[in-house]
Amino acid sequence: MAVKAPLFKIFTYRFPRPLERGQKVRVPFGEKRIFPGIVLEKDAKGSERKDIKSVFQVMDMPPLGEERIQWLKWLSGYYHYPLGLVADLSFPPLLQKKTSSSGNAEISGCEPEGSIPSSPEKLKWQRREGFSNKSVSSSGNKEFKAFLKGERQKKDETLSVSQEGFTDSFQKENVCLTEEQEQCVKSILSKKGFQPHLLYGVTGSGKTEIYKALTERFLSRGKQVLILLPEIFLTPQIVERFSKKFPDQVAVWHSDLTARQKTTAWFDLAMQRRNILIGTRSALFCPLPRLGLIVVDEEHSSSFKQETRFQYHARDSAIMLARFSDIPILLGSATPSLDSWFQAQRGVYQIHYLKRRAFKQPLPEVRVVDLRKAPRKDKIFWLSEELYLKIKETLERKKQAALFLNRRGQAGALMCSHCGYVKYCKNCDIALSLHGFDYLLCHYCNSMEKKPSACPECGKTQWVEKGVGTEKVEQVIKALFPKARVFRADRDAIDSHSEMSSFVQTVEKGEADILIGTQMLAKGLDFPSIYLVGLLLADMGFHFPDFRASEHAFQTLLQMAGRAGRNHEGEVILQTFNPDHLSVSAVRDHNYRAFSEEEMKNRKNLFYPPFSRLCLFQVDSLKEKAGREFAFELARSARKKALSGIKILGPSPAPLFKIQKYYRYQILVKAPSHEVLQSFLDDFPIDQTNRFLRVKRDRDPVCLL
DNA sequence: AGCACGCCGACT
DNA sequence: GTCGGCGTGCTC
Repeated sequence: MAVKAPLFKIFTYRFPRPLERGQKVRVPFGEKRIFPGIVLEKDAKGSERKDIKSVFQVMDMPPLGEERIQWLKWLSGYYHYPLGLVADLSFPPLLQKKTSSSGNAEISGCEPEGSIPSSPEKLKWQRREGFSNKSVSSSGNKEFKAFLKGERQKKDETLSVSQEGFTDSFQKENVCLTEEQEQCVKSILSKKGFQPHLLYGVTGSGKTEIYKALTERFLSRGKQVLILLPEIFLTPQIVERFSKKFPDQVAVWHSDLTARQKTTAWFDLAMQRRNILIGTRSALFCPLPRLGLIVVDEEHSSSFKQETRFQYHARDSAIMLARFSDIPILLGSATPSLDSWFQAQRGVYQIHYLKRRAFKQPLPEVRVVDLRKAPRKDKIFWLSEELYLKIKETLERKKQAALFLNRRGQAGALMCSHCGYVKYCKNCDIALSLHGFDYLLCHYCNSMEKKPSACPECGKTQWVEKGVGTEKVEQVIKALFPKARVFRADRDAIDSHSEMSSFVQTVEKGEADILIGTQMLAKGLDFPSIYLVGLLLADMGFHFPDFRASEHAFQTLLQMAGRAGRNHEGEVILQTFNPDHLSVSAVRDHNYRAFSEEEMKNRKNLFYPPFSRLCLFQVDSLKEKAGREFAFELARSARKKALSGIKILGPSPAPLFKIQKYYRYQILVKAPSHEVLQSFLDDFPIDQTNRFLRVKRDRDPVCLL
């Protein structure tokens, strides 16, 4: 039994009859507590002990399939996170049920309507043991049994029936709006069993159409489909398009759902009332008993990596789930991660190209404006005369423009014009950003303070704003184009589903002329009507001290540029101080290949992924000296244990040295292969926490800051 | 994670 | 003498 506790240990419990593997249970743990758990072995091998306790309750929900159990074990080992905590993510949250008699809340593992009950044997046992289970209704027993039965029958049926239906309907109707798309769908379907596919399609080439066509095929075979998106609230349009095409088949999953919504979705999928799950990374854990296909859209997105606690990568975990389930997985992107691209080049992933846009419209022309010498409008450093005129022209032609800038707020920092003093966050080693008229906000810990009227160093009251954010851009653009309808989309303006959907509606109804936003505006959103895209300061992000800085910059810029002219012609203006940067030229030429070839060389030379595997040891301490000393000691013992081929870098202070009061040191472990890294890590446990110090390991780190 | 147990300083 | 802060260790 894996118990939901931060322990790398398996526990043994007693039960009158054998339990199903993958069954959710509740067990007594410690003196006076009941913990959730999951059954891993039917027969207790460690049962020689005398102090074995009995299972407290078997929850009324279908057990996880064998492939899920194997997958959970793999996750626990790979990411070094307790199996009990990983496994618990696979079950719906326990609902607090009100019981009329006592008024006490009762915990229920049932469907909201209670349609999956206990088996009769269990009821008997519970009575004998003196436990009660009030949440049992008898009506659904049939359904659960029928479900188990039907599961077996259906398997044989669907294989023959839908195989036929599949070829049949394939000939009759056109799968998609183009030939390229059809080819792609065909070739994905032709391969049986586990196979990762990389769908590399330029923006606007209709990747979603392929997902839809494939989904239709798999549904007709009686299979379920899982679609992972980086952030669901940025992509209401995909959910909408699927719900329209597959009415009552789509369930949505993301972390903002209430417990009840999650439970409803969980059972809908478990009972196969719904067969499409669209969700963020956590949706990966929602069990789909007849999973036939996984789609990971925008596979390059770093949002798939969870950065707290259980630091799994949903894309990589999805590939492993597909392997354990022996099913295909499709990774889609207009700018594939170099990791996936590498696997495709080696032939490990099958690659599929969508080179043309769906409506044959050309890719937008990208004009690079060299900010080192370009004339400015009204001396505004981030607005070239050229971009200003283009915006003007776009408005005159009654078209939409979108301006991108990867910084929110008014300005990146506030500096005293007399002595150069800059206000820093008290918790973080970061300059505070100016928001609104007179607020200073830390973008790393969210602490806020009033803008001081006088400089605390020299007492003068003249401040200069350093750098520019979306708030400032909005003000200036509104002043320059007073008649235009201007809307801003960043985390300050939009932080809920309702705000997002009203924004989407405004744009779609054509009630907006100029959109200003951070990359939030570029991610996933599909506004066919945008004509002009302006990338205000493309350089942001080029010089991050992270080996993936160029890759991220390139992906973000190309994604933003791709917003232009999706259903018609479009134009992009890219303003930069580094016109010769690889990311800029590759975006200008829409040349992913040129970018990847050049960047791969860098990676190879520096022994970075995809040519090596990484694990980051992170030491966070409230006391700088204690943290540094611990980190040095850790690196020393790591070097002693290091296997051949393993390189250990550091310790060094993290690029963001102090965040939320913690001083941060890091040690980077590079290994030639996953296997070498794994055997080193298995033998080198480091995770620990006390009052001043947190030490953790991050497998396949995405952010090295 | 929690919760016990046990060791030491501070206090009614 | 007793309360309580927190470091350590355990949970079938």
